[in-house]
Amino acid sequence: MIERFHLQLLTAVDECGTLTLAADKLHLSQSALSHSIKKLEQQLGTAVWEKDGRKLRLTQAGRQILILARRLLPQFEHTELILTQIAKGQRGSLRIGMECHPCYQWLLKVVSPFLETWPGVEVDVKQEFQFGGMGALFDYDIDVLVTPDPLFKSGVTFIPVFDFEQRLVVSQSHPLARLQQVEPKDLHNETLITYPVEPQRLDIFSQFLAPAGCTVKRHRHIEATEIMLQMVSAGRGVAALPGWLVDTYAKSLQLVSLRLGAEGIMKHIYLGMRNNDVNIDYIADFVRLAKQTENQVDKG
Amino acid sequence: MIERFHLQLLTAVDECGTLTLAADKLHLSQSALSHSIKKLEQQLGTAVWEKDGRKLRLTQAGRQILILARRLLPQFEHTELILTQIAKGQRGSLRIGMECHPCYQWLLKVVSPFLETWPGVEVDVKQEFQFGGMGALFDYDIDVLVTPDPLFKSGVTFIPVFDFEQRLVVSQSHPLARLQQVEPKDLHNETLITYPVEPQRLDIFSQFLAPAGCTVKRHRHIEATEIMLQMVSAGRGVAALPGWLVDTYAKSLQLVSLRLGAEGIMKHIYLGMRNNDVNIDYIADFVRLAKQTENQVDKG
DNA sequence: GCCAAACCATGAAATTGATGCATAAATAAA
DNA sequence: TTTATTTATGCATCAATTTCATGGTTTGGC
Repeated sequence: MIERFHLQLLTAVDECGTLTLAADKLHLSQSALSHSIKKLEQQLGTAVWEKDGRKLRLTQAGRQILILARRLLPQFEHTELILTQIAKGQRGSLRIGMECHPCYQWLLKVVSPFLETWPGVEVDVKQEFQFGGMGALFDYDIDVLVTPDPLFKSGVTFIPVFDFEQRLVVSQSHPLARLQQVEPKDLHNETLITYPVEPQRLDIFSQFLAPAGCTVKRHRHIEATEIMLQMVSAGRGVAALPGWLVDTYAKSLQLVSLRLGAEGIMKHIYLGMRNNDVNIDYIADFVRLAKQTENQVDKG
Repeated sequence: MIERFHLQLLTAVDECGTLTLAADKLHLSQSALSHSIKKLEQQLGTAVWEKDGRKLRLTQAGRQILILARRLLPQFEHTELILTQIAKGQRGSLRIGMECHPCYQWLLKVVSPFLETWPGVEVDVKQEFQFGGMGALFDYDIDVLVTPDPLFKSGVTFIPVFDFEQRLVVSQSHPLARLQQVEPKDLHNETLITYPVEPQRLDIFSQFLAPAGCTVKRHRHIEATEIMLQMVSAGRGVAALPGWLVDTYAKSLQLVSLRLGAEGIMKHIYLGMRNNDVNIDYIADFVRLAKQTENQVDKG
């Protein structure tokens, strides 16, 4: 069996020229090397060096091993380098699951500085989960879950990173635009545009319309946030979105946002992760960055 | 330090699913594996598996090692395969040095069957030597020397493989063509065509003309055997070449060959090799094949 | 041609390290 | 709960590697 040590032995002897020098290089005695060589040659059933006096010349077999060494040793070393980076928490993978459609814009603000500080970490974002965000977390399909609905089960940790108000977005020219806040019945004759998810997962249904026993005239699904806002701007409907998100588009699209009910719908975004991962450097830093962006978004 | 064993360990566990089964596969106790893993993880400073109950899930680090294993293990095995072939004498390199210009035709007859029996052996032919054929043999530039001039020094073995008569070739229409044999003075007015080597290495000079104190009218050098014979055929000169070689061209080029002197010049081709290499299977077989072709050439 | 220096080989002793056994602990299934 | 399966660990043992001490060879300078 050719071992990694043998590859190192061959290269050391090739570089040093003599066994004695190679022994120094490998921090071994000359005797140890001599024994190793003898054993290796016995195992292989063929000589590795042709020993002409004190000169060493690689045999055909020896050359084969040296070729192998030249190819494999750097790969060993490269992997070991990666491993030390992993051990130091400088390298890994961060698969982010999103259970909050409009948060994508916010996420970009977090990921951007993260990528700069952690060049060794591979970042991926997933939005579809067969068994929900929690399932994906448990199944190791994702490492961090961005969600407004934390489930405080054992094994996972949820950390609030971002608070916002869910507001109704309407066009400036919309009849409701003059109000400070809307009530459920005000939407009676409106077209409501939402992301294509089940109504019970939409706060405007579960926390606003449903409790009041109200409905809307029509309910449309749109996937992309920008298109949704364009539609609202064109007076084709109203939508419920985070206040900060509306703010960034308010001027350009001539939009207005209104409080939903007297109290408003207050939301919190949480980052969920497996307990085991909480202390991984780059994951902790991701949480830190996520908390930081809250202020930036508020001002922006 | 990641060792080859660790690569095997990772793959075995990956294939078997559990440590216990992997231990069986590696012909080790479950305990030994458990110890090995613990030590490896300590050395690396990072876990290789995430042990969730009795389930094993590779960590980021573990995946890196497994990737390495998948790439390196086959290369180890491939080299070991080659090494066993070398050990069995089925593989190697056979660099043939030629110190006998006209023997090239003969060599082809030897090499051809050799290549079929020894697909693992790389054959190369060299004709130029800085320090002569013997030097090339000693310097490991060649493995076998084809020469009519053996030097029985210690360290090398010369084996005669092929006897032939060096004869004078003339055109059928040449005045000398009617003779059975020529004497040195007969060449007094001839143009002699030879390979471009020093005259003392040419038998027709050293063994025929020089002892008799004779010369030729003109001496021309030509590298290629076929062209040389074409020239002779065209009556542009005479040449000294092996009888069997002339025979193969005699009809097509209308050539005649004559004995040089009463006794003729008898030559022997030897194969020289380093003593160490004599017992290598494919080299011994090369010698065997070389001896065999003698008969074929005689008849042909 | 001799001598000193450098190098490699070898045997025996010592140390290191890996392995297996026995068993405990943990987990999954029944 | 019980039972079966799997992993972890302490300890004794055994094997293998290393070193030490030494002897034999080769090389190069004088």
